[in-house]
Amino acid sequence: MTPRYKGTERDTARNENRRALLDAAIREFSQHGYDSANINRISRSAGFAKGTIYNYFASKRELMLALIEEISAHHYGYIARGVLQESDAEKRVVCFYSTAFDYISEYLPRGLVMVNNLFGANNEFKQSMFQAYSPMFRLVEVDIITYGVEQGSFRQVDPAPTRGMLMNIYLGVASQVDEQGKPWLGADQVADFVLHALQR
Amino acid sequence: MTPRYKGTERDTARNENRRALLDAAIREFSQHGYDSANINRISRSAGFAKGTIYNYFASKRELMLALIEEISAHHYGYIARGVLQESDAEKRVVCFYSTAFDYISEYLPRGLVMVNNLFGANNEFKQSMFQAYSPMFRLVEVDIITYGVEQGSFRQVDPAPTRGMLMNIYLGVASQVDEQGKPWLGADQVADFVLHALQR
Amino acid sequence: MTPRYKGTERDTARNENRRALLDAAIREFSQHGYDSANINRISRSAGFAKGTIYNYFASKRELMLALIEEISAHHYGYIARGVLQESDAEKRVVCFYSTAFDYISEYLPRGLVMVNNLFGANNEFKQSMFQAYSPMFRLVEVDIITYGVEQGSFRQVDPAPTRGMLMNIYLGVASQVDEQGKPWLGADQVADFVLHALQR
Amino acid sequence: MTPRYKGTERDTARNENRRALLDAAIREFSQHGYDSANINRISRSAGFAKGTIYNYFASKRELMLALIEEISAHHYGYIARGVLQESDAEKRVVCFYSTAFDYISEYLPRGLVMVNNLFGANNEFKQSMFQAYSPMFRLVEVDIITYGVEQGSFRQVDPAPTRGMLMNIYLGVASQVDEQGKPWLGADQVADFVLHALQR
DNA sequence: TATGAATGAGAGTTCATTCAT
DNA sequence: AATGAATGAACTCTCATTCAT
Repeated sequence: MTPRYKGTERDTARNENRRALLDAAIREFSQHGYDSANINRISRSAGFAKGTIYNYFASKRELMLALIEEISAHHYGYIARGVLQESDAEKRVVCFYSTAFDYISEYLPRGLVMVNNLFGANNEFKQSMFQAYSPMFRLVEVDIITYGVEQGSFRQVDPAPTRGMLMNIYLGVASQVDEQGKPWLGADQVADFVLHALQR
Repeated sequence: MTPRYKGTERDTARNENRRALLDAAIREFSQHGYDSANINRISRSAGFAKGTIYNYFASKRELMLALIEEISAHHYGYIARGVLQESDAEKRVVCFYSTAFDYISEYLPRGLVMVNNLFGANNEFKQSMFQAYSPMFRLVEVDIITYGVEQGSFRQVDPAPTRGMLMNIYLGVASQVDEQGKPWLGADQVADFVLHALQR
Repeated sequence: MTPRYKGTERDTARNENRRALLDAAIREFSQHGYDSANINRISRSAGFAKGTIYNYFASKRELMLALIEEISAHHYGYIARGVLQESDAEKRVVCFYSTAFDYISEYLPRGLVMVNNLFGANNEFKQSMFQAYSPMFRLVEVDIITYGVEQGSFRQVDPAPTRGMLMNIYLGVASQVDEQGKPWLGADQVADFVLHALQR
Repeated sequence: MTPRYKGTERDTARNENRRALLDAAIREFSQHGYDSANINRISRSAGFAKGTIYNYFASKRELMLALIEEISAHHYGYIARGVLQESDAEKRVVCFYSTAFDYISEYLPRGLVMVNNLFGANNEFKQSMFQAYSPMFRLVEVDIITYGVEQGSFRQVDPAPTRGMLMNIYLGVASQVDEQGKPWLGADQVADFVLHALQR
């Protein structure tokens, strides 16, 4: 009487719904910021009724925390693959900024939520961001900077603060894009600046 | 028909009150961000009844716009003097970051409001910030970068995007300070990085 | 994915609630006038929490506009039926005032809201009233005055201004009733006056 | 040392100030209605500071009560003189409406305040209006209707309700003027209607 | 699980009134 | 008498969250 795979089908549907809600949340949070975001609007925008979102996320705060996980993983996945394929440290820098800028162009709303949280007044979200972005930070620190220093491509720099510098340059540019997600300076210019700072 | 007391006395008091309200607003906005800030709390925190602040600022939004003017002028005044006293372009970079980091340490709440607005979701405030900070941007672009290029201290860089890079590095660091306003990397490290990028 | 209960049940309840809120609004507006009316009190007086009324009407203004529609339709429905059943123009005049005065006695709060809006300072509401009452105006102008002129019962009068006169006489009397809704002069006296003006 | 007429000069100035405040109040109340009127704006509009009006009127309510007295006396004075100069009852009717309509054209804001109070939700003001307008009512009742009946010009009508009818026709028309104070039907049309109702 | 009505705390804002100067 | 800053009650409206269906 009960079909076999009913459970997994249900899970699949649940995942799709959750996905739709997260997407709607990205749109809403990127446009309005966390405090002005309207959780009912998110639920409706995802195609559900007001209350439905509470079947997936316990509260507005939990929704944002889930979103932080989603964005950081998505962001990291987009960038890491290409960077690690390069064997040359300098090319990794170029690839990092090139891919990272592409990410902003392609997924601007996610980028805005990221930046808002990293530079916003909510310390819990800021902490969560740093936590969730630690793979990205490690990528820059270990797989780019330390890698380049050990390779002999870069001068002896302190990896941790230098990682901060590289990330800040990225985040700053990412936060100042036009409405199409186009930054006001090119990835190549940025990479050029950074390589000058690191080389020799 | 005309009041007896000196108009100047009243003006003085008014300026003091306005000052107290702005200070309270800086505290509130830096702790909670614009949307979660409570304008009644600001008024009380400045020692007034909740409605009093509306005798000085027409709305929460106008209060923030006034604050943006205040902060940008204050910030610029703090930094510009020292930078312009240096005649050497490289020393100007060092002085810029040194003074700028001091500013954050000394006036952390203002710095947080600045960063929140520059990287937040409110586009009107973001625009106002860029407008109000244009003297600071000009300082970096003209009086540091172009100055250094013409002096021969720096390589031929495109001043406008490079200014963006220098500012982003500052803003990023400024946004990641501990509760005492101490950044996690030193002004000298930052200046060193930037000078490497600019020199030769 | 679809709710179990019948949509009609929910719709029915919604209509009942809306009805209760409109009734409470009629009471509140008639007692205090629009500006002094308290929308939270309306919601509570209808048996709901203060915010609930906003699930039915977007704002105080929209509530009044909905009320204007409700009152005008209700008022017209009460009066028109009887008048049109009379085939004699003079009897239509008598019936009009008789029914109209009954309406005030029976539905005084609605009458007060009507008069307040027609003679109040709010031009938007005034315009809406004239719009909403246009069937009533047409009834008087076409089905009573023009009808009587064509029938030969009334002298040749200009229908439009005469309609205004007949309506003003009604509205003026309606606004000066005691607390039981009893006007200080009878429908027969009024009809007598008007018939004298129209006849011959 | 003290000049003789200082006291009266002061009184004169006080009267002028009071006059200016009443004029400003007429403008404000006619535009916004009592509840939405802003007493501070009235004071400023009269050329004074916010608080000054409280040296002349104890409260917003008292201001309106004073205004009711002012308007009713002014209105009566404007109309009564001409009417009483006519010796013929029918001419008195014509003169009444003619002068009364002129009054609205010339003093529209006063007319609006009058109408708002007579038909508004505030019973205290409504009572005060009826009280203050009793000379006007007496004029219509005694010096026009009863006069005409005794003269033989009018048929035997009940003076009190008939007075109500004549007044309501006036008030209704007065409340429906365009922005220049021009009513949508002429005094002659109205007088014609009324004379038909009264004659024979 | 989905729905959407109900809730009520809380926010920004207005403004009549007071009062020290 | 004139001023205008201060006050705080009161109001409209928002919205995260709950819950019966």
